[in-house]
Amino acid sequence: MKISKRSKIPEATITRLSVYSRYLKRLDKQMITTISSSEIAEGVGVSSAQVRKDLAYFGEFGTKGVGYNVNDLIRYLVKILGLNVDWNMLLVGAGNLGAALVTYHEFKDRGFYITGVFDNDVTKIGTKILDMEILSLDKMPDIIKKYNVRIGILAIPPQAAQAVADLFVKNGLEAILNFAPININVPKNIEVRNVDLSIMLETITFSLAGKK
Amino acid sequence: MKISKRSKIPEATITRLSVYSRYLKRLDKQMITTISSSEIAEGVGVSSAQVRKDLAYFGEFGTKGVGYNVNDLIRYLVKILGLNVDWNMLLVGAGNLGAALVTYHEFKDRGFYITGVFDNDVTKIGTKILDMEILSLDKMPDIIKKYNVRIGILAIPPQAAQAVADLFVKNGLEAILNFAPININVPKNIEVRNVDLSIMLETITFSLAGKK
DNA sequence: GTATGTGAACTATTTCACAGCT
DNA sequence: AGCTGTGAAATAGTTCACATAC
Repeated sequence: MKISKRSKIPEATITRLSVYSRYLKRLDKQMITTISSSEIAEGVGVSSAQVRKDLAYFGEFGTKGVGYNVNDLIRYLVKILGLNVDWNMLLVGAGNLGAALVTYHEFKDRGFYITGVFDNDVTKIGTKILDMEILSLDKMPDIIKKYNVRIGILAIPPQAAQAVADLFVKNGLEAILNFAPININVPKNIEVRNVDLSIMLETITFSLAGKK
Repeated sequence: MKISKRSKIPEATITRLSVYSRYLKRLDKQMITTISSSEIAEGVGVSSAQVRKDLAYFGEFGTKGVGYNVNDLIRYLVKILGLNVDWNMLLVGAGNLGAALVTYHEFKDRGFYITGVFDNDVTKIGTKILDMEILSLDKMPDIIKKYNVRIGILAIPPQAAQAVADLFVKNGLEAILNFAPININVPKNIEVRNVDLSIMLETITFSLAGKK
């Protein structure tokens, strides 16, 4: 089975593929070998047509009248998402959030590794989070080279975010996971994903304020 | 100026209103009093038509030929998002992520307060994160009543997530911010927002895998 | 002159429904 | 008989472009 060339895939489709893959891994552990689109749909909370459409962007992974082989489908999804290889990341910001990210088990389960932790606070440099020594920013090029890092994580206050983002770009990183609640400007070939917890809460309060 | 009744507002619009409001607060601190939709657009990285459309769902907040009054617009947005009142939340899961959330300053800045921290690990109960004592789950009804809590945060492993979500619902919470990487099933009148960091990374690796 | 507010046009995404394969 | 894969239809969301107000 070939994995087709990507034409124009909705971002939401990629998000769901990631959800499917994790759900399928759970099924795989329970020794379930075959599954239909409607069972996946049921398990992750989307429609079965959506599941089939999402998968069909990349190939014909199922068997008509039967469904999908769980193991095979996991392998296709892992390949599509680029998870057949490990990804080394570096983290700037050794505060509470940074510490939570370093110890976040789900990352390792999915093949994501934080291979460098940086901070510009001199009282932190040289101390450790788990076994990771906190480094000064000028060590960044060494770490990027040594571990072939392509992804940077920003877990710092908003005032400092743009400067560190610039540093990421200058050092050749290709993607940024940004936890700072500010819009960072980078060249358009750099992938940026913003994680903003206050925004998520505010979509909740908007809905709740509309109720009672 | 009246804030109009909500008809059918895209979720993405609410997300952007939240972004606008934070950007405007920054301008307000710099003593900027008037701003155009294109300046907002520039600052947050969307189109100016998008800004105007988003605002127009709720009322006519601007002046033709002039723009928007920063202060007034902040007040409208705060009201729309339900941030004119404080929101008390409770947190289940006193691990690293939980600790990061308790100490997350941005929450307080926006009027969100964690007024109870729970865990089912008996070695944690009675210890503290900052000044918050970690409580056993059976104290939940007391805290909800005492602080009029409507929002619960799940920062626990996926295996335990559904059971605690059920407990939230049983105790009358109306919204859940879920950090567990699993689909939780709740009645449809309960608002759920999922924060899944691995998924965000996987949309990045999908894009990067497509490159070199 | 300038910038909003908004229908209309356009683009994107989801759902429908069924032909085709097992 | 059952379930996929997919065009077509429906729905949702964004951008255009301009009349209107200051």
